[in-house]
Amino acid sequence: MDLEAVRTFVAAAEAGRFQDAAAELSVTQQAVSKRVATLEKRLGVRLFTRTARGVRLTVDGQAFLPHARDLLRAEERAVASVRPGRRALRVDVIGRRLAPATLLGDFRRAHPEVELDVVTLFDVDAAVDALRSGTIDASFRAVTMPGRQLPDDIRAVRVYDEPVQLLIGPAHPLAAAHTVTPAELAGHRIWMPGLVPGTEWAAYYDALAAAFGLTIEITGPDFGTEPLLDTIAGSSSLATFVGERTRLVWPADQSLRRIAVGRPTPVYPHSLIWHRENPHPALAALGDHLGSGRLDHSDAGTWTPAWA
Amino acid sequence: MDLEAVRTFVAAAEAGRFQDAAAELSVTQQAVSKRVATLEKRLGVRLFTRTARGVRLTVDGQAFLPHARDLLRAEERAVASVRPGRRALRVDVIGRRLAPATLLGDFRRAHPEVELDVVTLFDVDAAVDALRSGTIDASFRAVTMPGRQLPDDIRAVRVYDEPVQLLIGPAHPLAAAHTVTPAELAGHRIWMPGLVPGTEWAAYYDALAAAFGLTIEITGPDFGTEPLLDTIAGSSSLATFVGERTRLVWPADQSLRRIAVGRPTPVYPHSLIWHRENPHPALAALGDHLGSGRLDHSDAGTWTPAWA
DNA sequence: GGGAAGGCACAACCGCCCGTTGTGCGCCTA
DNA sequence: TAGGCGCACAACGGGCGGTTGTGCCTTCCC
Repeated sequence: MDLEAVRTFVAAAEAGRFQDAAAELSVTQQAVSKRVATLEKRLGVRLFTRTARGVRLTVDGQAFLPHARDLLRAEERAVASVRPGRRALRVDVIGRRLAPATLLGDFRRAHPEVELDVVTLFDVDAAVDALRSGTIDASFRAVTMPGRQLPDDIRAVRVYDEPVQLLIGPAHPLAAAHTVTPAELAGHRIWMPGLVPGTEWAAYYDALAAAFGLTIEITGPDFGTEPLLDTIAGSSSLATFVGERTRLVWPADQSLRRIAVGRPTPVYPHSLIWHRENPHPALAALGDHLGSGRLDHSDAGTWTPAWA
Repeated sequence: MDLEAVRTFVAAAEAGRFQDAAAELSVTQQAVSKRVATLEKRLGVRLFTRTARGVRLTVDGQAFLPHARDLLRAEERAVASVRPGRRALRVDVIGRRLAPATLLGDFRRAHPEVELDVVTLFDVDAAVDALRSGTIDASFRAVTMPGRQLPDDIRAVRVYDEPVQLLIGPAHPLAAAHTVTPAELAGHRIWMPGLVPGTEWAAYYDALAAAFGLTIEITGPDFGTEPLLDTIAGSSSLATFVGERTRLVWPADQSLRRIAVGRPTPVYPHSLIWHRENPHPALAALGDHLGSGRLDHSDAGTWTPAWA
C-alpha cells in the first residue's frame, strides 16, 4: 500500500471534495481521483460515494479512516525516530529482556509523552563513542570495569543493583532449595553461552567466578535463549545465572526454577551514563525517574566486584 | 514513504543478508539494495552497515526497526478493517462523543484483543439496512420510535438509560441550582441545533418537549459543538440538553455547568441492535459486556417517551 | 599469501505506473 | 432548460523501479 494514497484519502475525507484535497496536496483533481480509485481497487471496497457536490465517506471509508490516520502517525514517528536533531530519546541497553529494558518500560509508562527508542551496542567503548557522537543519548552499562576510566565528558550514575539468581531445572539437586550461597555453587556446572569476552557483562561473571571459586562455562555457540532454557530445564547438573528482573519467555511446562542467591547476594551494578552536554529535553526526565527509584546499594549483604 | 521499502527493510534486518531477503520477497538482490538505498536516502541516515558476510543494523536502523514493524502492523489492521468477511467488529453509534461511544470505549478496554471500528449512520433505517447487508455488525440506537417496528430478523436489547442533563452558562438564572425538574424548564429557551428531523434523536426530544410543555429550538444551521458551547456559555437565557456521559471538549475558562434534571429524570433509552444471524465472533462478547453492565430501568423516578 | 567464493553496489536498459492535460457526463441550481 | 460544479475517462509523457550484467571488497581456505 502506498502511504501517499492513504494521505490523499485522509485529505479527501476531511475536505469532502477531491478538488480541495488536490489543492492541499498540490496535485490535480484527476490525480486525487486516480489515487483514491487505486486504493479502493487494492482494498476491494468503495471508500467514497460520489455526489454532485463532492464526495462522502461510505461505511467502509468511515471504518478505514482512523486506521489511515494511525498509519500516517506511525509514519511520522518512524521518520522522527531517525531524524537528525530533535529525534526521540535513544537509550542503549545491554539486552532487551534484562533489567534495564524493564526499567525503561517503567519509564515509558510513567512518561507516555516521551518518544523513546531502545538500541543495543556492543560494549562500553561503543556506547561511549555513540554518546560522544550524539548517536545515542544514554546507555545502561556496568561502567566500572577493571582498568577502565570514563572520560570527563561522560556522566554516570549507578541506578540499580540487580540481585543475581540461579536458574535450574526440576531435576537439579538444588531444585528444592530456597536460597543458596555463592560458595555452595562451587563444583556445580554453570553454563552461560552468549557471554561475549571483552564485555563488561563477561567481566562481571569472571570476577564472580574468581571470588567464590565457581566454574562458569561459556563454551559452545549461542543459539539463543530458547535452546538454552530447554537444556537447563532438562538437565540435572546444568545451571545458569539470570538477573532478578530478567524476563524469560519459556513454555510453561518446562517448570524452570529461580533460586535466590544470598549471603552474600551478588548484585549487578547497572549504571546510566550520558554525555555531559547532551541537550535532549527528555534526558533529564529519564534521570529523575531512575534517580527516584534508585536502590540503596550500601547493603553489606551484597557482593559486587572489587572494581565496582 | 513506500511501505514496500519498509517491508524490505524489515526482511533484510531479520535475514541479515540482502540476498535472503530478496529470495523471501521474490525479487533480486539488486532490487533490495535499491529499495534500502532509497529508504536511507529519504530518511537521511544509513540503516545498515554493509559487511562481507551480509548487512548489520546501524544504531539508526535499530531505532527505526520497531517503528517499521509498527507501520506494517498498522497496514495490516487497516486492510483488515475493510476486508470482506472476517473484518473487525463494526458498530454504528449515534455520535462519537455520546454515551454509546463511551460504552464502546469501556468494551475496548475490557477486550483489547477485539478489533473494533466505530461508524455513524444517518438513522435507524440506514442502520437496519446496513445490519441486513452485513455492512455493520451492531448499532446503538433508540429503536422504539413511534410507528416503527423492528423487523423479525433484527434483535434489540435496551442496554443503557442515560439521564439527560441541562447545560448552561454561569449567567443563566438556573446556574446555582443543584437539580431542576422538567416542569421548571417550561418557558426557558432550550436550543439544540444539529437535531436532524426524522431521526430518533429528534423524536425523543419532541416527546420530551410535549410531555412537559417545553420549547426546544432547533433553528439555525449546525456549526458544530464549539460555537454552540461558546454561545451557551455566554448567554443568560439559552440552555441545551446533554447526556450524563456526553463528553464535552470545551476551553476550561468557559465554565459551563451541568445541572441534573430530576423528578422525573428524563432518560434516553440506548439500545443495541444486531442481525439475528450475524456470525461475527466478537458480537457475543459485546453483548455480554453490555448486558453485564446493564442498568435497571424499572426506576419509577425516570421518564421515557410513551413509545419507549 | 594468493585464489576462490560469497555478497553488495553500480550501470544500462526497459516496462509500467503515475501525474498532467483535455474532455465528457451527471447532478444540482437558478 | 441552460449553466456551473465536480468527478471520471482518455491520451500522453516522464520518471521510478525492476532485471540483467558486472565490478569490487572481504573472508576463508589451501
